[in-house]
Amino acid sequence: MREALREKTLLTRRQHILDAAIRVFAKSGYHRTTIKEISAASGVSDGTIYNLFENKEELLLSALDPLDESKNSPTPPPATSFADVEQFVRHSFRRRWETFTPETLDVLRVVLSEVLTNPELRDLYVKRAILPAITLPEAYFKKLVSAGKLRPINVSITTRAMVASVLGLVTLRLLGDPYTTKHWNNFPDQLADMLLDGLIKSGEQGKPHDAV
Amino acid sequence: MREALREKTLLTRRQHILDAAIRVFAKSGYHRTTIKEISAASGVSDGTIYNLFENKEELLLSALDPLDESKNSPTPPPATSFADVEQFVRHSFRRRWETFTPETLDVLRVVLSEVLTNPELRDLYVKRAILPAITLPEAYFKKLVSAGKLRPINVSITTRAMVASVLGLVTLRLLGDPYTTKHWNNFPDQLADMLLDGLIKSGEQGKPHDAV
Amino acid sequence: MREALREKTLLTRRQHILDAAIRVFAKSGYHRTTIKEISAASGVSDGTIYNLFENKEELLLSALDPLDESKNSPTPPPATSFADVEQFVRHSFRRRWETFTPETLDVLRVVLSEVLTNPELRDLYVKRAILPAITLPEAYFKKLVSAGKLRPINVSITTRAMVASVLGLVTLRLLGDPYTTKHWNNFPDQLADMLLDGLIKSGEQGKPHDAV
Amino acid sequence: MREALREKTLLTRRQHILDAAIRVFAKSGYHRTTIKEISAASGVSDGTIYNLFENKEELLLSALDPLDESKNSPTPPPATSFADVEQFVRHSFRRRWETFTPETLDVLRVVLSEVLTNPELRDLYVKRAILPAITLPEAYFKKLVSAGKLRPINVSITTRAMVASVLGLVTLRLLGDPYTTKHWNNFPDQLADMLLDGLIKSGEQGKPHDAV
DNA sequence: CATGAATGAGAGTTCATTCAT
DNA sequence: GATGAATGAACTCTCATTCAT
Repeated sequence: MREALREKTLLTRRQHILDAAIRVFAKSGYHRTTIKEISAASGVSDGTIYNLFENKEELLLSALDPLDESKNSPTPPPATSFADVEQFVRHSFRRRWETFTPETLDVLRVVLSEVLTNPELRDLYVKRAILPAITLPEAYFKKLVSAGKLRPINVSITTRAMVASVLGLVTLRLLGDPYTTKHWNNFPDQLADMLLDGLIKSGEQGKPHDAV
Repeated sequence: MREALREKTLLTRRQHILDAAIRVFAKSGYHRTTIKEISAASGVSDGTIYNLFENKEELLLSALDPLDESKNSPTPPPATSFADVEQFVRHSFRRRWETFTPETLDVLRVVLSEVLTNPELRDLYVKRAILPAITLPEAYFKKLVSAGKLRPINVSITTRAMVASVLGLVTLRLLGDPYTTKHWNNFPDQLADMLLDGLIKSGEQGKPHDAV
Repeated sequence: MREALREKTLLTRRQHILDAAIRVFAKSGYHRTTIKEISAASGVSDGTIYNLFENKEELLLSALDPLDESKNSPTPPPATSFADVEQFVRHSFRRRWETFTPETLDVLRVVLSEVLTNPELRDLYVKRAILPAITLPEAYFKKLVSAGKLRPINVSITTRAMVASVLGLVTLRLLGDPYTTKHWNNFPDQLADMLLDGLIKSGEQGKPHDAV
Repeated sequence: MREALREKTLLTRRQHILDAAIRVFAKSGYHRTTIKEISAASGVSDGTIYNLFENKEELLLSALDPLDESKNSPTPPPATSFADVEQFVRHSFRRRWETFTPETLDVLRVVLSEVLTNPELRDLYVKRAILPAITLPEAYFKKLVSAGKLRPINVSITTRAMVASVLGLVTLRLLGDPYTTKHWNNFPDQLADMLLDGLIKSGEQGKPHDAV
């Protein structure tokens, strides 16, 4: 009981410090952030941080947790539950967008920045966040193509293009593009429309879209 | 004459050092790279670097030059030169892909990494590389939509999605996704197909694609 | 209580380091002294010095404190307390000489050296040490002359000559003149005699002086 | 002939560089001045300076030359040429003041600053400038006292006080005391008066002095 | 267990000096 | 003989980490 309570406090403290660390990392970048700044932002002392984290890098690695797809969506809806492509695609984008809270965007800023030049973090991130995001739709599309319910598109490329467009839009937003930031919530549906219908859909005209 | 010669060797040496710096930055990241490593990689001494660059950060800022769209494509083909959307989109992706040499990818790795948490670099990068890449197709699409040659899509979102997919694919490649790396050269055409036709194009079936 | 204790040891450590710094500065000069030498002389590490002083220059500026006239002689005897000129002049020189401990001379060596080419230090030194040393006797002499108790000498010049002779004698001693060093303690009275009576005092002969 | 000409040009160049060096030293101090600044100020290249001077310190040592009493006043007027004390003292101060050109003051600023913490320069300066300035009047006063023409003052102390007051006044001026700078030319005579008559000269009143 | 002062390795940068041109 | 780019030792300062209190 006492043990459990302490454990809980410990976790709470850990998370509190980690939140502060991510905030400061997001503002100045991992390397430009000092332990002193993190301790100041979290209201504890330098030493306490080292009681809860092995070292500075562990703060960075721990920041990955909220991006971990396998943990966070433990039972993703089975691909078969979607009646058709449109429903799946639209649902995927919407679901993804729901994860983009300000806090996650902070994490993404830090992680994307470090992931490109830090092999250890890269492995973790690719394994936990990127590959799961590719594998699931890839398997679904393959099945649909096999069943003849979808044009014989290149499934791997298409899936990667989908994931890449999300990744790229997050990057555009983190780079401060005003339009992307302002109309952020319109993107999932518009992305779905574009991806499903293409630019030059023949036959029926698309539904009216927002004015630019 | 003598002056010109000196100027040339000076530029050459500068570029030589910068190339070495980018290589090392790409391997270990800007912050984990020391001036000593750069001087070793370029075969000059620490002091020489400081004769040619103000400080370490100027090496980073100078690395942006090859990404500068306004300088590097001084006379972009006028949008009006394209007979139709397909030609423009396909040409855009192909042209973009031609710029992705191993050296540019090194630069992009470093720049993307830093740009997320370094406001000074971010401003430069957005102004010189991102905004030009958005503005040109955006203007073209707007004109086409106005002329009724394109469905009334949301131009700003569509353009951003295009740019984002390129940005995201570069990121996927830099993260080491094997498929993306292996089939890198197939992406521009496939992206164009996907974007133009959509996933569920009605009517005629698309051309056969590579097997996955 | 605990807070006060910590504050005290903090000040003590600061002073300890400062003393060491002044010793080393006095031996090799400010610029030829490295932080490593100071840390070695004070028995702490480089980093500790930077915990207590902003940077190397703050060590120099802090060295000025013992020369600060306004702080160190909080209640200088009022000029009116002296019955006559002789008492005042003699008392002034004696009092000044009491401040010339070996430690103060170390400080003076460093400060005089730097003050000539370091505007920031110059301002501090002039404001805190030189001007107070001029203003006080200047005001006293003016009063005496006004009251007709002193010949109508040029007060400003006389005061400056007095201060200058002290400044110059300190310099002579710091330059290592053997006679000045050996007979240092005779100077205040002899200076007073000389200044009061002049070289060619008419009338009564002066008291016998030390042989040369 | 050719040889002599070259020699002359060489000396001229040397002096030109030295003048520039002293100017820059006086502005920023010896240690804060770089060879590059000197080469820029003198219009020659770094390398040329090293053709004419062994190293940076030799520039400093060479700066002493104009202060060298033995060289510069090769035949000082014999002490016996002065009929009385007053003439000698007054003449001494005036003669000294004539040497204080702006250039000499620049040199003095640099030399005084360095001399306090640089033993090599100190030896040179004391030997060439300070000791000669003490020895001459000391010998003269001794003779006068022996001959009974002067009160039995302490000659060594008095001489040092005289020299010290000059040294100190130069320092006051270099420290930027406005009064000292403004009335600089009044000091030699006033110093003489003060020294000769004392503050409380009995009998006849002194000549009227400048108002303060 | 929290604290925060002490640590010292290692970073970026400077600059006197050299020497090939 | 003049040049100024190259050099690299040495400097100041930072900051992740430790550990006595």
